[in-house]
Amino acid sequence: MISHKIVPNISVDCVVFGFDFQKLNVLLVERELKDEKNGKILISDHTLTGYHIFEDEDLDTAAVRILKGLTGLDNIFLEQFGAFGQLDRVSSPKDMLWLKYINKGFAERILTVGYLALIDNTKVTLRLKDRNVSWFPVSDIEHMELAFDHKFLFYKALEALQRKVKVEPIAFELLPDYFTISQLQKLYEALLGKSFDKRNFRKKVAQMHYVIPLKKKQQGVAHKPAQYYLFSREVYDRTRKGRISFII
Amino acid sequence: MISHKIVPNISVDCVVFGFDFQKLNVLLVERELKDEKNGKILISDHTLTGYHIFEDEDLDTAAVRILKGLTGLDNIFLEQFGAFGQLDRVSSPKDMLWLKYINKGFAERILTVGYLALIDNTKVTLRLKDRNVSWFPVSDIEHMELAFDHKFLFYKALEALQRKVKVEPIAFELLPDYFTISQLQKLYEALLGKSFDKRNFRKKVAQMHYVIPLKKKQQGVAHKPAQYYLFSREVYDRTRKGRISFII
DNA sequence: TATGTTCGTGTACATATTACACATAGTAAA
DNA sequence: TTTACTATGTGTAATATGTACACGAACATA
Repeated sequence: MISHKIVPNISVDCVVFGFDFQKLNVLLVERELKDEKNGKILISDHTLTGYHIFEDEDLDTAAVRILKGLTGLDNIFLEQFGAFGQLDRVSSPKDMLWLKYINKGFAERILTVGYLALIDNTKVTLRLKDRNVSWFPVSDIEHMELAFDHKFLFYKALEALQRKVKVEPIAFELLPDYFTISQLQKLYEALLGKSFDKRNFRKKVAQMHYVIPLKKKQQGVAHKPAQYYLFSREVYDRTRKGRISFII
Repeated sequence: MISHKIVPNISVDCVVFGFDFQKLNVLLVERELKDEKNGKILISDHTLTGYHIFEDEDLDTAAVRILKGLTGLDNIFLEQFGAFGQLDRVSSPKDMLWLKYINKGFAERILTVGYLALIDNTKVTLRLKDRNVSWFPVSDIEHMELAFDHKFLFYKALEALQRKVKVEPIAFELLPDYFTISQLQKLYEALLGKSFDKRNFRKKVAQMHYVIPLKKKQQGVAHKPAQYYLFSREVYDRTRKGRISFII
């Protein structure tokens, strides 16, 4: 195991989204600090998953490393959604206390590059030594306390996701290898926060030749079993038209 | 004049676009280095406009500062298009020579935050002490030599611009306060590299209630004078529908 | 007065979006 | 074995949007 030197003033934070067939979730890490003497809880909230980059790694590599440590997976969909370097990123007493506590020679001012990650819930088992990681419904974040400017970062990531999802077929990254049209519809509804007409949605999907029906059907469900489909990036790349609609 | 300490490993580069009513241009700075003894030219190429951030300024502020120095303007449209921190960003002998020459205590590895800037050509007079700055047609960049990974950054900025322009009314930032529909059409054609039917384009613009006809007409032109229009962000914000088209 | 140039307009056709209701295939319970 | 329950899967008509296409009008100049 090689040990790497960190870059003290540059970090990568990943906003990891997952879908449980009902709603959209985001991965957060528990942050807790107790007073050493009286055991009183000084900090108890959540943070995004991130860490400083190493001197000998690229930004993307750092994001991949962080996600690998978190999920065990290393072929996760990843995309930058912004760089954040405001002077007042660390301003609350809790955050300053925390930085003092974990003091590892980090700089006072840290530039964070935000990465959006989409993962297939069904493939992953969370793990992170010494820390609790878990999924939180996106709709709960509003009322939660997040460390630093992580709530701001989260909403930036969510906006980027909602924008991208309308224009590129990245939503499929949140589904298992095969899925039903209803699952796909629920996913889009969860992502965009609105509902669609079933028949029109299916008509739309039918035009996407890169969403391919399989022979397989659902089994053991107490209703007419649904057909499974598959997303083919290969077919998508071959047939994309590249049109969006603001102007002509 | 206060003197600021720079952050040695973080910089901001601006890709500044302008429109001369014919084609899209980008602002580049000449980079020249002569051998002190024999006067032989060692480096002669171009760079984007950028600089390190100061310890006491935000990223956006740094970008505004750089553009103010370049154009004299400080209300320029600006938007991040990415953070670039590859280990091999500086690899060519020329770039290493240049860094040695201008040596001002910059770090070996620099993370650059890229900003896209759109400016109204008609408002600006370029200036930069000791350096030549000028406009280059976007279509020429392909064949030019640019410092560091600036050609890569440029293309990333161009892609971001082409993406955004289809979805948000930012193209108007490249036009003067009032403009004709033909100028607007030429602009979109230059931005997207394709041509539109005049009548259909005008029909489209007619639906944009935030593009407002003025009383004013062109004067002194050797043809039927065109009507001037105005972009109103206020009306746009009040009436935006927020629909893009990948899925429903 | 004639010429050159860009401006500004309308219509017919094809495509895409929307709104909307019912029979089907399976499990589970009676 | 029959019945109840539940989510799946399908078509059509009305409206809105996108596309292709040609010519008279208004100005400056010679």
